[in-house]
Amino acid sequence: MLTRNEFHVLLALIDGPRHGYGIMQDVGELTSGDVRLGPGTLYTAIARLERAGLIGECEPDADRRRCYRVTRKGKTAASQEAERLLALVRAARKGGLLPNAS
Amino acid sequence: MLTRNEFHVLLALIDGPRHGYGIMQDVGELTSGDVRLGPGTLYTAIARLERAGLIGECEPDADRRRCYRVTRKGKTAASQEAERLLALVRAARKGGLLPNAS
DNA sequence: CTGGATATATCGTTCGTCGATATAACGACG
DNA sequence: CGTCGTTATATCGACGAACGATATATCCAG
Repeated sequence: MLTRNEFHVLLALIDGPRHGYGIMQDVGELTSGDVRLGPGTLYTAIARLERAGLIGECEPDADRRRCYRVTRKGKTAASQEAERLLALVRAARKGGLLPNAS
Repeated sequence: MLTRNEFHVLLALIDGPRHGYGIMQDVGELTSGDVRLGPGTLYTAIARLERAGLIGECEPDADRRRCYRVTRKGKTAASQEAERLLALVRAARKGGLLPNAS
């Protein structure tokens, strides 16, 4: 079971490798500013995901920036989490929490 | 922003009032056992939701059971949360994390 | 009469969150 | 030339959420 922020990080990395700061911005954009990861939240989440083998570090791009990528294991975990969210969305729709066309 | 468990509790109460133990079971069933709320998690979540005015207590049903219901404010909050989840699901679909037909 | 299910409640620990803070490089603006 | 804002990474401490363990009490079935 991924936490909210762990899932956000994985989701941001799905389109391709990114560095920490880019993840922060991606998450902010995707959620229309609802979720804003500060450095503390971001880097602790990254550390956890790396420890669990869900993300890995790519070759440093000649800068001091660290680059992260999703592993196969990470993609699988993200898929499972996405399906859990989908089940919740369906339940919410049944309960009348969402407009008809969605 | 609701926590995962707060949303689960609201979702369980959408179909109608329930008591604590019933919420536990509903959440377990809905998530196919992925999310199992223990007493600790459940009652702290309930206390928070009540403090925030998202749920209320109904008339005690002649038993010692406490019965909870969703307030209008709670339904609004749950709707907003559901839309956030929907946005995540859409992003996950774009990223190829979900099968085509979903 | 004992064991399992129902039902509510609290305690303490662990863990995640998050803001503040620090460092450092870079470009722009005056 | 200096300073301000942005990019970029990292750590610390405090707060809050999650969770298991535990406690209590009722009720029904075996």
